[in-house]
Amino acid sequence: MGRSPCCEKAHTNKGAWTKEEDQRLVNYIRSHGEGCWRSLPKPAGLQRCGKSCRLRWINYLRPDLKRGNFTEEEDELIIKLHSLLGNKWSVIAGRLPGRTDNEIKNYWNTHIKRKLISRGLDPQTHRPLSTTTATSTATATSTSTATKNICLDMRNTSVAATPLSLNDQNSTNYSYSFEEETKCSSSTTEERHEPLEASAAVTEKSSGEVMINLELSIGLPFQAMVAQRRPTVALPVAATELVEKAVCLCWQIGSQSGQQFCGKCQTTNGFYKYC
DNA sequence: AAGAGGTGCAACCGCGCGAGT
DNA sequence: TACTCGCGCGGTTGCACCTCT
Repeated sequence: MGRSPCCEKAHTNKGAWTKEEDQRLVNYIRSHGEGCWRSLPKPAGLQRCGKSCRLRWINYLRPDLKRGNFTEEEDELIIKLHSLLGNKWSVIAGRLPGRTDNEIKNYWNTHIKRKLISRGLDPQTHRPLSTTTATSTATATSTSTATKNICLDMRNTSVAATPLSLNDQNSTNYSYSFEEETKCSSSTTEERHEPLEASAAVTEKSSGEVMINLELSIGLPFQAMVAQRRPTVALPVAATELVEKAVCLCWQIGSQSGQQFCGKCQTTNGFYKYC
């Protein structure tokens, strides 16, 4: 099916934003709030595509943005989150207050990739470069080499205060430990203030078998759930469940043997289940 | 000093998704 | 069911700036 253009391109500016355009956008959002981006440019007096306005606001003009260099702690957090989530920049950004997905994505491509390579790690797989090819082959043929239960606690917005503990024991076996393994409980009143909760736990089998278990619990705040039409992480969960309660989703990637699911969950199929 | 090549980052593009009709 | 609409995401591009020779 076709898709109509998001704006009338013949009458829209492109390229770098001027200070005047920035000011108009900021003034408009200050007085009207973030609303329908498509219809924003005209009343704001901007000859810009709505998408362009949204991008400019989110990535550059938002008042809560943290400018400046990434700290070493942020570096490490990004690396660890990327090892767990992959290129889910928006999810990673949600874990770094004041940072945008675009900023993190750029930072990853320009700095962290090189950093990992210099450590002898593949930036995509986070495995040693020398074994990346062999590991990929093994994964493709469903033979496992490691077992993980991944637990990410997304409730805190402060990096320093995060309960998430991802301790790289070494760079080759990808073993992590977590201070609070089970975070799959349903949301509480307090948790409503938090945008995203995810919990994970990591364990490792001595058999050398590859299995990755992820346990994510998403507890969207009420207001965010109303404003946000879909969860930050796309999960096979009915929208009504998201609205009514926090959802704990456990799923497994890799070998189906030696499963380690959250004890509160009911298996729905071989890969994931809810609780 | 100047040109070439590398780097960093803002902005754009195309697509998927959910909601609405 | 088929289609449109709007939002948001990840990948890519373009250009200003920097470094090297």
